[in-house]
Amino acid sequence: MQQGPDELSLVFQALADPTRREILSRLRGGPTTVGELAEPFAMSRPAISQHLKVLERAGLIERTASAQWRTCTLRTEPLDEASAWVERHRGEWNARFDQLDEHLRTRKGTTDA
Amino acid sequence: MQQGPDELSLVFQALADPTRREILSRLRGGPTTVGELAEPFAMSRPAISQHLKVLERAGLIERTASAQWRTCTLRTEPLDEASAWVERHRGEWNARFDQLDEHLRTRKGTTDA
DNA sequence: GCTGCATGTAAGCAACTCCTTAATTAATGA
DNA sequence: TCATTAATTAAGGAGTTGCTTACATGCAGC
Repeated sequence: MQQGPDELSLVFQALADPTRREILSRLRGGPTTVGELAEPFAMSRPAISQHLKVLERAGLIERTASAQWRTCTLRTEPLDEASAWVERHRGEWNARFDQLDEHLRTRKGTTDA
Repeated sequence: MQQGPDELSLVFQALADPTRREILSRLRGGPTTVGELAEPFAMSRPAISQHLKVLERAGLIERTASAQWRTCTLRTEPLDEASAWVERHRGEWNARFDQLDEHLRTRKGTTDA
């Protein structure tokens, strides 16, 4: 009984690849089929399929089937948590909100890691 | 002639591990020795050393030696780029600034991925 | 039904990740 | 000098990633 990585790790890991980031960037233009998405990449279709699976596992895209096309849609919710983590760790805010942050964290019993 | 992963990928990859995120969180309290850093983890010292190497490679920490101690210091600059990428891809801003963004991107000739 | 198109799954492979234990380096202090 | 302390390096193993090619699935139109 082994549990997989936590949600935040899945998101960061999904973002840790230029191809996947480019896919997400392209999806900002609106829902897109896998074929359109794969077209600009010098990479086989199955490779793109696998990248999409990683993005889907992280909750960053949604795939809906209609006829023989799979339409991919960007889902930005998981980025909120990622953004919150990054913002909490950068710049001048840290020193100022460190104590409050710590307080809230221990109150909620989360690990913050 | 193979080039390593780009800077942004290194940062996201470094963040894609709970142990490393926890290390960064702990470093917000100020510079810390490897020993102090390793103490709360159920993991061998070499494992921590290797995590620190990943963080260093991503530019997220700096290690300075004094006597037999290595002091680790948080460096937040790489998070700025990560933050910029995430913010550009989330929320309502996307639709509004998509065109401008695309315009700037193509003008500068960057890939944005 | 069969054919073609869009996509996914399977299997395989090199490279990498994340951990381990054992050995090594380097500084401290009696 | 020698033992102790702090940390890294080395070697190795189980599992994962990121690609490949080959095969399978599933829908559309004839």
